Amino acid sequence: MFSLSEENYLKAILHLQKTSKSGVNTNALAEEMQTKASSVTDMVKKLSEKNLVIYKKYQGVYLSDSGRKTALQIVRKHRLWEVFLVDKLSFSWDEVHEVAEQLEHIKSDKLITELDKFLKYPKRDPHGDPIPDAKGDFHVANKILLSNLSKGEHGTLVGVKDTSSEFLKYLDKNSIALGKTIQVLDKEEFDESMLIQTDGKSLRVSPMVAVNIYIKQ
Amino acid sequence: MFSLSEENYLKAILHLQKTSKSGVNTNALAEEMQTKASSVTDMVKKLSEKNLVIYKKYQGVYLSDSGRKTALQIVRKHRLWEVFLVDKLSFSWDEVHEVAEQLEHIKSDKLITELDKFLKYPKRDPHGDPIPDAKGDFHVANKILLSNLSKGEHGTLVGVKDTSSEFLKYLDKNSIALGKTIQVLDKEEFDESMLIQTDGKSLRVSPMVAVNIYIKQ
DNA sequence: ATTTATTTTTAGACAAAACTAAAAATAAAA
DNA sequence: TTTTATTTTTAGTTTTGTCTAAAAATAAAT
Repeated sequence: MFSLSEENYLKAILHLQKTSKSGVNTNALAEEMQTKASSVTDMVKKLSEKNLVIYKKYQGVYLSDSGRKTALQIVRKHRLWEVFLVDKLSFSWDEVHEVAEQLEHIKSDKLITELDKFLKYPKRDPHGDPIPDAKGDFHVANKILLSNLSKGEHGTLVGVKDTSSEFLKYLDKNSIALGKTIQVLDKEEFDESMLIQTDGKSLRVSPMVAVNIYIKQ
Repeated sequence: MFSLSEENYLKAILHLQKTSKSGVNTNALAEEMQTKASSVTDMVKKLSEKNLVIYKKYQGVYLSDSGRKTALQIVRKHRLWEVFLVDKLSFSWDEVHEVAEQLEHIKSDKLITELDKFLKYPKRDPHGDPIPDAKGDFHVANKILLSNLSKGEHGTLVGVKDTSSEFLKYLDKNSIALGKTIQVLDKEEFDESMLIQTDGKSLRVSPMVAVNIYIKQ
């Protein structure tokens, strides 16, 4: 169907599209794909010819309906494999990314249907991100950033923005985990740092931490 | 580490090496890889430079120790994934090959270690073929072909030579399965066909079937 | 032992996906 | 509104793995 490279570009465009109202620009895509702008232009042209993206020179690129559908299926596969790795093969949430990046490109409808069934149709991956269904639909939670909570407020940790191994290990070390309740005991005006309580312990976190944790109130 | 293509060549050489005492010749490898002899020569040179094979012009190719080790790890991965597909995702034994061909190239030591554990360290794949361990060692059964049994003899079905979907479906249809006991009720001198009994039923099979079933007495 | 046939290798080309360097278009600044 | 800076595209290469066609080596046959 589509090449490894094409699939990765579609996924990257989907990702960047979420954070920009206008089209995804070449340099941003080059940065995301760890490649050069000229390579991006070449690939975007190819995707455009296959009607996976809408592209006008110098105007950035948008996913077409069929491109979005394809990209969402790759995301679906990625997240299902992440659940598999954590739930069945005892990977921790900071170890799954690289492997899922490979597994997401395996081509077999039956495989993904059966995997979904085997995992009992999970709705979210180990980082709290929603798993699109076979049609590409998924549930968007009305989550907010921990940094937006005020003193005294509380909520449940439903996701993380930064999924880097370093950040996830920091959370593990401090017993901050998905599903846990977080209470804001205090907020320092000066540096925006917060004193939070979770899992029985209290802990001071910098804004760099607080802006990477999603809370549902 | 190695490219998809390199891995597939190593696997093909391992496969062909079993059935020929001398080196694997270019045309056989081209046939196995569904490519042209000239392409094979190119790739074999590359593998030779990486010390994965021993190659002298016009003399055929042999796996080196490191090439054999690499090839066996790919076979290990292929067969473990086959077990996963059949045992956990309810694939049937005639559906696993294509998907396992893709999964065998996923690169992650932890993945395969954990998968092996998850599957309870299986010794054989769904077709009865042995699964090499992490060192590349595996148990070779002293199996014989069904066609070599005489009238009155019996044994257990421990493997199949032909793993094509067509053959496996034929076996399924006639309740001939791995682990079942097979008894030779009669053998026709004229066409070498056999009357066998398995799973309570008796059935006449042609030599084409009998030479593709492995028996352990 | 030649001739003929087969197998294998070389030489040159191509497609995919990347690159560098330079040109063109757009955006920002004076 | 020019000039300057930035972004994007084009043009021409490179690498990997393939191909075709032709040459060279080996094997088979007369």
